Amino acid sequence: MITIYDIAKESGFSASAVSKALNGYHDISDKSKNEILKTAQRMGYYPNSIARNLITKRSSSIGILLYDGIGEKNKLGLTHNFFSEILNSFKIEIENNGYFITFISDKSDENYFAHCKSKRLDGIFIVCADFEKKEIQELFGLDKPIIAFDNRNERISSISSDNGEISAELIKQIVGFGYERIYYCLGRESYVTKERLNGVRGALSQINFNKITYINTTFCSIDEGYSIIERVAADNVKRSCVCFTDDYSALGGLKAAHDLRLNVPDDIGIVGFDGIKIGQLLYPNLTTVQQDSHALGRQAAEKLLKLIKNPKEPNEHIVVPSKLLIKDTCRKIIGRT
Amino acid sequence: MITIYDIAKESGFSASAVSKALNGYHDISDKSKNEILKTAQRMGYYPNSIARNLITKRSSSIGILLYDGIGEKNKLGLTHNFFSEILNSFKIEIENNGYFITFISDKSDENYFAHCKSKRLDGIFIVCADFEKKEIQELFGLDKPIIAFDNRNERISSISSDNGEISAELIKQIVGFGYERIYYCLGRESYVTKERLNGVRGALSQINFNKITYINTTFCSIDEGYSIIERVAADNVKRSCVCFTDDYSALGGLKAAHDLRLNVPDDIGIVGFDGIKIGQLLYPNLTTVQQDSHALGRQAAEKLLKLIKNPKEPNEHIVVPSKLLIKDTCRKIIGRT
DNA sequence: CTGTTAGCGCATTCAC
DNA sequence: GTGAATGCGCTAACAG
Repeated sequence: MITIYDIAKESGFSASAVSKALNGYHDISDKSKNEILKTAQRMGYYPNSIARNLITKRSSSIGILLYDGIGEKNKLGLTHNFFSEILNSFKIEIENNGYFITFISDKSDENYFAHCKSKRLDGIFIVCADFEKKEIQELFGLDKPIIAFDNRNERISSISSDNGEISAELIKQIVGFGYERIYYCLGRESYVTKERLNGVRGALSQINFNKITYINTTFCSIDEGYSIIERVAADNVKRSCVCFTDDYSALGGLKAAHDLRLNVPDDIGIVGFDGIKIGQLLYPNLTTVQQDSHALGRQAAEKLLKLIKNPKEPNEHIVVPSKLLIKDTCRKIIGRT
Repeated sequence: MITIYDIAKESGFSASAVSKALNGYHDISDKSKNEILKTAQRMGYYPNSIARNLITKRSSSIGILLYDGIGEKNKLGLTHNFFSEILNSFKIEIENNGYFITFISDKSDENYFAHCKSKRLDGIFIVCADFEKKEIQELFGLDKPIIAFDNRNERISSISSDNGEISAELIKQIVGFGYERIYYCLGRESYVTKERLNGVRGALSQINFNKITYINTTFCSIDEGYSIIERVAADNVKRSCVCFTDDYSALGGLKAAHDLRLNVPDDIGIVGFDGIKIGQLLYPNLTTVQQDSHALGRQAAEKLLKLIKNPKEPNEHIVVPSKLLIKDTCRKIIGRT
């Protein structure tokens, strides 16, 4: 392994001169600089970023926290297309700014906190996690910039879609379509769940509609969506609309509706959340809330980079607009009484 | 930041004793060890993995090379569910073994090679890349273990599905179903494309069938699949089957078939490749080749870990069995002449 | 079993 | 402009 000392010896300069040349410092003559760079090139030198990190106390690495989910069935972590898309945009933006992406794990060190400390990560993006857990909240005590998706906390920055507003808009639409009962799925206790619920309640009281049944769900799984529709179908209701917490469970529900030969969308409406591309690919197209995964990832990266570069940058909650995608699985009910 | 020297001073031991205690070495008494660990805990010590990496010359980090794709439209990188699923399994296995996942970027250092050198990565998993590119082949010259998905090269280890065998099996099935012409999409020039083509040709000559048209494609995109079906439909053929390079383009093709009111699967059969879960979620279910993404990721991790831990471990090409998923978009043609 | 010593490769004072 | 010296935090020899 070639070091700056090897280059120094070979080129006749000192190690510090080499270091200066390599890092583009100004207090070195162009002539010496070029000479040094040329020998570095010739000798096949690659800087040791570990040694550099040790002395600069920065790693140029951003930690990603992406919960893997319990077992194979739950669509969390990388296998959930929505989170993947956010992460993909985030990754591109981060890398274009000269930083690196690394996953935070709680397997090697005792926990996430220890891992972040140990690796001297420059910043953290929490894409998907159970924010109610002590292990996650503990992270907020790190002295490093953190931005979290779908959470809100004074101690860190955060980003999410306009869950409340869009949920209110959705409810009004559904009722306007002629549905007479709404089954509304609530995810785990969380910031997002609360926001959506607030939006829903606001809309309900505004339009004076109260035929709503709340269903508590756990994870975003196809299977869970399937069984929810089975349960709803057992009520033998007509003109009902089921709002799922995400597109995967909605697609699971759609599959159940198909298997049970339910009439979608007239007897039963199905609405997703997230707007993953695949929902628009096959028929019927999924009616859903389209979150702007690209903007979410990119803006999360931009904010985190600001926080890293400027210690005075304040924490902030960023809201990204989403939009309703009214397609085939929930739309104006036609005909039939 | 607490260091081992702080702990040493506080506990009255030497720094090396602290280091030994912290790393679970044997040449230290249990009594001293416990005492040291207790004060470390009390002082809120977190090891500096950077300093450790500097001296051990290992990073415990595995680099992931996952090509982002060109622009938003192409389903590559993290947004492609199939690659995400492989990476997810890989990640779980790697982390359970005390290693970390980090993405390789060609943005900060001049190129991938420089990045790997600079970061002192312990191993590399190439999930998705253009292996024809010099920049990728250059990586094979690293003195670090590498495993690549869907490529084969003497200098590294690799893993892929049984592309040739399954493609042969697929062709025989399609002809057996009664299709009279096959449109077979070929991806970019690559190991996989060659393997599949070999399998196809073998099958064709075996069953003495030659009504096949090859279509050259570029990337796995929904749009490309769509336009392929448009082109095929222009031929106004019946009883034709189109084999796509992956499920995304197949789903795009299926959408086109729907829009053009083509009769799937009787007039036109559509076959994907990969077996992403979403293909089985909506109707019609996609007929496809199901690659075992879980096994691919896990076995890639296992092999890479072996290569890292044992320098004598030989490079190897691992083949993971896949299977045909005969569903709705291509199956036995019934009725009609 | 324990402590002393010497670096890992680099960036950064501070003299010159 | 340049080079010698110092130390980031840690592990690994070695000597006791």
